[in-house]
Amino acid sequence: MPELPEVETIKNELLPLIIGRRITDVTVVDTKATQKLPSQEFRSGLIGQSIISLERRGKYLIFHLSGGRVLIIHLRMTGSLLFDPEGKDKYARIILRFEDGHSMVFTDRRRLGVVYLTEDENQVVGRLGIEPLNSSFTAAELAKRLKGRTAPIKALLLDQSIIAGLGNMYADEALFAARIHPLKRGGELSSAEIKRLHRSIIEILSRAIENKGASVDTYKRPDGGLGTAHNEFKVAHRLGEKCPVCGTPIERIVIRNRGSYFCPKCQRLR
DNA sequence: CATTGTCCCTGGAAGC
DNA sequence: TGCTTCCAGGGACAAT
Repeated sequence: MPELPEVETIKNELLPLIIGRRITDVTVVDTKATQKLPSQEFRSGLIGQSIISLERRGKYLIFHLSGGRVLIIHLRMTGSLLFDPEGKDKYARIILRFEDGHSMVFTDRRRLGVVYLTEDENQVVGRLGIEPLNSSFTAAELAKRLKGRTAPIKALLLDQSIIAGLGNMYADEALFAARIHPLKRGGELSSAEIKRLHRSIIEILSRAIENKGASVDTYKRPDGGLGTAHNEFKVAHRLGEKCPVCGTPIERIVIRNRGSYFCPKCQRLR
C-alpha cells in the first residue's frame, strides 16, 4: 500500500530515469484510470511532451511537462509504476513510451488508482495538509491542527487535509511509538503526547524511506524490487503477535472502517 | 464546518 | 475440490 515512504521511494528511483525524456506514445489500457478525461485527449496531451520534473506531494506523484501541463498519479492501494518491465503485465493500465525506447507502465491490480492531466495541479493537490517531513511541520503546528478536534487521533492522522501522506500502516506505527491509543480524541492529547507523536511521525516515515518502503500487498519499486520497511513494523498487521516492548498480544480494532493495530498495555486510553 | 458511513475494486483467505 | 462470502483500505462523496 503506497503511503508517503513508498511514493517518495518511487519518486527518488524514477527521477533519474525519466527526467528530460520525451513521451512519444501513450496507451490507455483501462479508461477508468483517467477518470472523466477521454483517452484521446489524455494521449494527445502527453505525446510530444518532455518530463521536466517529478515531485511528491502527500501520496501523489506530480510530473511537470514541458508544455506546462501536469501529469498526476495516485497509486491508491495496489498501483505501481514500473520502468522498463520485463514481459507483459496483466494489470497494466497506462503505458508511456519514450523516444529512446524506454517505457513506464502504471499497473494496478485493484483498479483504484487515479491519473490526472491538468493545467492546474492545485485542483488535485491543493487541499492537502502539511508535509510531515517538511521543516514547517513542528510540534506546535501539529498541536494547532489537533486543537478542539473530537475525532479519534487515528482518524485525524489519516485525514490528508491535516497531514499529507500518512496512511493506515504508518499511522499505527507512529501511534505505537508515541504510546497513544488510536481512539484517543485528537483534541485531548497532552502537550507531551503531541511532542512524542510529532517526533514519532518524522522518525517512522524517515526510517521507512531508508528502507525503501514496505512491501505489503503489491508494492514494488520502479525496477520491480521490494522494500523492507515492513520488517520493522512493531504493530501494523501483527494481530496476536507479542508487543516488542511489553509482550502483550497486539490487538486490532476498526476505526472509520480501517483496521487499527495497537498494544493495549503500551497505548492506554486513559 | 466536523464527523461518520458507504462505495469503489479484485484476489486471496476462510467457511461450508 | 469448488463454490460463496468476507476482507483489505485511500479517498470521493453523501448523510447527519
